[in-house]
Amino acid sequence: MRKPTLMDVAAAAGVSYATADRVLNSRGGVAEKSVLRVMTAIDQLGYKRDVTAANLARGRSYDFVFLIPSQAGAFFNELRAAVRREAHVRINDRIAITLEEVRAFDADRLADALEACRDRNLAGVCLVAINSTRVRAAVQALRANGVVVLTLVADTQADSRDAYIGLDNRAAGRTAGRFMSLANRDGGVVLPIAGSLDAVDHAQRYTGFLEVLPKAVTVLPLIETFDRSEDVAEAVRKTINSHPNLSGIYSIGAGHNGLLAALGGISDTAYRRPVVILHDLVDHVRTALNGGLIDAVIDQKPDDQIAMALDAMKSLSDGDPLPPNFGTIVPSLYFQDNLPPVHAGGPIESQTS
Amino acid sequence: MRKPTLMDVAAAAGVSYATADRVLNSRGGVAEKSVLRVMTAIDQLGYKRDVTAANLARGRSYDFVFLIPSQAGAFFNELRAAVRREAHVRINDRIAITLEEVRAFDADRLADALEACRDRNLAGVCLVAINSTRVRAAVQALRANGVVVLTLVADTQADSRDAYIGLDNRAAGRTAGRFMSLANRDGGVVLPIAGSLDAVDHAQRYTGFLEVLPKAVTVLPLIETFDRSEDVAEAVRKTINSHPNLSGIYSIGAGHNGLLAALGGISDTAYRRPVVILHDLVDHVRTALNGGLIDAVIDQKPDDQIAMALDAMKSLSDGDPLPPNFGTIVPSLYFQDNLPPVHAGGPIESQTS
DNA sequence: CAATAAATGATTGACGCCAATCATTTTGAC
DNA sequence: GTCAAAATGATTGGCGTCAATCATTTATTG
Repeated sequence: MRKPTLMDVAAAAGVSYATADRVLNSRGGVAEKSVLRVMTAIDQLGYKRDVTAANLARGRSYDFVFLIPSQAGAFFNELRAAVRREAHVRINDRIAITLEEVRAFDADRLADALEACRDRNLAGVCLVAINSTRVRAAVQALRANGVVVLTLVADTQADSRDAYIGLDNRAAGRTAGRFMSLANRDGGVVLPIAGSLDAVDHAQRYTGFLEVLPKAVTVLPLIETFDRSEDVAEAVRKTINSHPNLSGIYSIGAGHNGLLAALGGISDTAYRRPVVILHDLVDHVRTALNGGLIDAVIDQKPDDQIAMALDAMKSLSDGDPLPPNFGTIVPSLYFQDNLPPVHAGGPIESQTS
Repeated sequence: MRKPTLMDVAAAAGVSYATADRVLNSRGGVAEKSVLRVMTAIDQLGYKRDVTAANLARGRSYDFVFLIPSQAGAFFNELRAAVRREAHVRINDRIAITLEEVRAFDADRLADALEACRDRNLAGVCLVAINSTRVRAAVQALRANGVVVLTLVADTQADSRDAYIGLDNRAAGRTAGRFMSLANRDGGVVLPIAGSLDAVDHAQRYTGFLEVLPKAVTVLPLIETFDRSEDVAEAVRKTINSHPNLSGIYSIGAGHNGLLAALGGISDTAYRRPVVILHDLVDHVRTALNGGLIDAVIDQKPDDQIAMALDAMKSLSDGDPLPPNFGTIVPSLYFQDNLPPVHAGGPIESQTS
């Protein structure tokens, strides 16, 4: 049996195609009882609107914009790359994606960019949020205009956007903590390094980390780096010297250059370096992992996040609800042996099938 | 500027729509120079066929069959559940999926099922392969009929199917080995348990495992279980008794009931159980992980495999090539803290699609 | 019951493409 | 230059839906 069409529904309901259409698209002007009969026929036949045909008829195309910070570290480079990849794939689905870079940590620039989206007749906007009055207002304005707004990686207030997609940071911290526990079953001394505990995500990771560690493991005072890699390198070196029994390092934030430099600079071959776990599988982290400089990486799967964001924006602008607890990214744990393949370079060219 | 249509291409090439169509769909009977002009126009305008419109016009629907073993353990239950989930999702994309269960380890039944696919006008078949002459012949017959045939989880000869999708077992073994090394940094005694080394996948995992372990870790002789859970339980108990310093267990195969029973049966609270890592995140494994009975799980992501299989079957039956080294599933590593959400207990209806 | 409003039916031209038919023009061979 | 073969043009009726128009039937109201 072929998929039922709206014609079949109309026939089954004993009404005309026009009426069935009026019900399906809630155009109004239909008697109560007719609505009911059509509804019944719809789920009796298991009718599902053929979305592709519908989009064809409407000439509808989804216009989405991604606002991603520029010069904000390797992770955001990955994120942008993921957007570009998806942009190339989804043109087949009538989805047009624009990637715009916004200067990092600049709430006003972000608000500007959002406001500039107003009159572009977009279906959805996806941004890495910064909390500021102007940003929130701009988001509200867009949504009032019927634009779906998603936050990615960093959230705003829960009620001011349609959905948030991002890493479960506490779970990430716990995963790191679990790993550290297993690598220090007989106890040990562990050094946590974070960008700044003022950053919510870092704080949450830190919390999760501590939750899981057993008492047998001593946690040294947290080093806050504020993204100054030289200082980090220095601090790590000092800790290694003062704690020759240091058995673990958890780098909570981004910006691992300082840490990696310090680790790479160890010349004493007799020294057994601490177990190291850090975040985000970017290029130089991959290299460090393969080179045995570090042991494990927790990744937040930027590709998945972009894919989820697109699915969500499409669903929401079609008026479909999101599944419950959508948007939570579960951290992935990688060793050098289960690294996902690097993405084939470059946008796959025209395939004139 | 709107997406160019075939009309635009025809106009740009200075030919009629009919000719452009003949070129696009290679219907033949077009002069060399016209072909060239159309081709030029196509990539000059960046024309891309609107696949959804094309499918609509063709009334094309993809009919796929999955042949999955029944009563072959919890993992295959997961795999079947994943098929059912995808079946519900993909009806929107004109993809009709039929799931058929085949008695496990029975090559002739599998061959029967494959042969029964001959006259069903299918677009693709996906099977968990068993190596036998009849099976290979049946696969060949299908492919000769233009049916795409994929192997899943277990492969046949590489040249007898269109693609294979399955776990990189060596990488999985290495991941387990890496984990074991990190959890036994000061050396230790580790017990590997496998179903049977005659199974290629188990052998590969074992190889990978041994590759990575340092000399400081002693590996006890492998226990082969042949899926007899009572024997496994007994063997594990015995090993624990004879090796009070046992610090790790790697269960290479499926069927963990024996192992879990033995672990659960330990009453000596002073005893520090070995670190345990095993395969496949099925329900009772999840429970064991959450209960702290085991430490880590390597998963082969059945959902991803099914999704990949569908994408591949669709691409191949559209005549598109697969990306290079497609089909390799990288093992995922889970602790209790980064478990993926369980699937909403969806509608497991009958599907007489 | 007439007058009006409300509901329904019937039909149509897109949307972009497929697949087919038939007519017309161009080409090549002799 | 003739004639067949090859190439091209022109057109059509779908596919399933949208969005609109116009005609017709049924309810409502006073």
